[in-house]
Amino acid sequence: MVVTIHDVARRARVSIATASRVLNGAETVRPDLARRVLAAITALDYRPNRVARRLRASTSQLWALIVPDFENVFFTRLSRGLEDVARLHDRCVFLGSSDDEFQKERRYLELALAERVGGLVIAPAEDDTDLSELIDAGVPVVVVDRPLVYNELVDTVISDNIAGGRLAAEHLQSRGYRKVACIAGPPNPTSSDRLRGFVRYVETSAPGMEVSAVIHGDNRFDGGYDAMGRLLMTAHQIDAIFVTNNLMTFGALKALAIAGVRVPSDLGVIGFDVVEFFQASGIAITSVNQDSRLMGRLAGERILSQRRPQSSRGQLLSLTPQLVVGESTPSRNVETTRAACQDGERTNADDVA
Amino acid sequence: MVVTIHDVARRARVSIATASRVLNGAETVRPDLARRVLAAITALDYRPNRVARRLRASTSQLWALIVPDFENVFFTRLSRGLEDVARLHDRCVFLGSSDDEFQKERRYLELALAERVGGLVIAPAEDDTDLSELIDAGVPVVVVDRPLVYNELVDTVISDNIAGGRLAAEHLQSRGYRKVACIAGPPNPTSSDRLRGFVRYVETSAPGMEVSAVIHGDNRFDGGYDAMGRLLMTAHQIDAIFVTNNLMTFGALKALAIAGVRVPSDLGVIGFDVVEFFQASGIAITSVNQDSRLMGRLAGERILSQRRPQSSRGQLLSLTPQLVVGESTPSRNVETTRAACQDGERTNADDVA
DNA sequence: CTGTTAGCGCGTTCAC
DNA sequence: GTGAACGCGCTAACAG
Repeated sequence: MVVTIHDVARRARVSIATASRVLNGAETVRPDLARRVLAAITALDYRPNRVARRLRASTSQLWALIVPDFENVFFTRLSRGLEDVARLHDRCVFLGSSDDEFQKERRYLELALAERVGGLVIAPAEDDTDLSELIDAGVPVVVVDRPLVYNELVDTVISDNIAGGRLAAEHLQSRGYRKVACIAGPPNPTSSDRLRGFVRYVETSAPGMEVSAVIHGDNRFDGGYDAMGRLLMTAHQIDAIFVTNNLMTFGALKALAIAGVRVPSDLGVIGFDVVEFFQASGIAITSVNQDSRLMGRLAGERILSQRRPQSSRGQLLSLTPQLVVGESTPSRNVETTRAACQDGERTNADDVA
Repeated sequence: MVVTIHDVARRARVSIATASRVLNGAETVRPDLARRVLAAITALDYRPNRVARRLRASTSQLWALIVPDFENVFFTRLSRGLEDVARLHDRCVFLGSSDDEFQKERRYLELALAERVGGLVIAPAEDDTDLSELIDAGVPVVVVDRPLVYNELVDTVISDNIAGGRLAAEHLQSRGYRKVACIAGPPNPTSSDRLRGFVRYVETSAPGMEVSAVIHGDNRFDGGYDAMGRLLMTAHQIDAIFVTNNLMTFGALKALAIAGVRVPSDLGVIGFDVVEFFQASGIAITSVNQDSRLMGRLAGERILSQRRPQSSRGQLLSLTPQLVVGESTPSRNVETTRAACQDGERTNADDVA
């Protein structure tokens, strides 16, 4: 029924060993025999059975990718990046969504083990997720998005979230905003770093600027919506807001729209990971963005390089996020021309360095 | 190093055959032996090698999912649905993005074959994609989103896109819109059906209503943007527009915003698959939506049921899309209260049945 | 340079 | 009811 290396060998009138050698590109085969084998391969339309191959040579061509939620565009792009390098090297990637649930994550880790995967990329649900079994089994492991507490034996690819927060603060400063607030995520390293980078810059390097309020949300749409609502109750003086996550940014915008606060004339807004196709309705939102596809690619390349005998593990790759300027943070400086034709609620800008 | 069924058997002082029987739930094992085997399994923390198992019993626990673009939320949700049922049945799913390119799709199909997958779910790049190799190899195949021309040997799970188009037309009619336009996608079955359902309803069942213009785009943001631009040049009389795809809906909205056309006061808008987290900035867009997660689940269940000896293939599952009413299509009828406070460009509603 | 042979880990006939 | 032995398809030793 299905054609095996045996059939190829017989048709080429060689042994299966020779056929195997040709398949694996060994140089030590007589050219005419090699040609016969290749002819048989195309004639029979033979494709090697990767399952058998994997069983034999424990090095697997199947990778696993475990993330909290593939519906989040950050992770889908990351997966595309990983897929890019996997395809180039003839690997395939199987997917697991953990929904940030310990149980599901565990389940997929066991599956990965049972499948004898040749590599694992994971955005761990907890910062102490136990990866030791995979690591002990010699599987290359790369942690993305969120660093692990114990990370000597894995490679890590993350964003410099502190720099991301600072970038947002710098931008708001340069555009002349003074009283700013922040809607941050839950107290995990990723969110905390973004907040910390933001606040630290304002406090140390932005004279005359001030973080009037910080509110925490759940990184989801509703969390941003609620946080913005609370913010509107308390701090009326702010002229700009930094939201540390894409979905919360939209929640906040929704709340602002309902409250009748206009962006950017009444309030400047800067978000995080607000990718282009979110920018469709309404004005383009200024945002600090991660290149998640690149992160996926780098993760894949780390997997590949870990295979090499005792290459250095424990490597940390930290990418710097990029500022993408939209229409939600126009300049508030008096020098600029654009500021003139906005509505009347604007105040004059303070002196800027 | 890694524990095999051999180790289990030795520790339980039985043969590997007995150990295997226990693992596979055979009834014909003496209880005390079975208990010893189970004890050994937990003691050694044994996990069966799925690779070896797959090689032996050709029935595979690995599925493949091939879609054009995993970044499209429609497909990510579909994949979550498939994953839901895969996890429940201890399968895993590997992913391939074809980018609608014939070559990439072909490549992933070969990979699926070489991996001896136990099932394939595919949104084919072409309507005549050749799946015969997989089918001949006995792999259950389910086609989603876009039907195949030759579909006797596969199951198909799609949306009733004609009904989706009709739904949009009915809604616009019931809200009192009269002169409507449509931005449709490229001339593939999915897009054509949505357009056809829309136009047909207007022409046959909506007296006084008229499709003033139809423009085709590329299903991407820019396509919607350009199409809306052209539409604004030509047809000034329309009071609502139907866009047959989510990304184009946003492109159109962007063009409208730039042109100073306000939604919904100047123009009603209804889209397709505009999911909730797109609804964040600006007003909520009325939309005809598919339940893509459900489609993924159904696809997975078809895979499972195809395994059963000579179950009926060629089955077609057609889901009806749902209307989600937002704020972009308020009623234009004089009877309603809301119509009163809109700006002056409105005309009085015609008589409605 | 080539062919024969031994497993990789598991499920499954066969005898017992 | 149980165990020994074979083979799934392939690669990597080893002889020749």
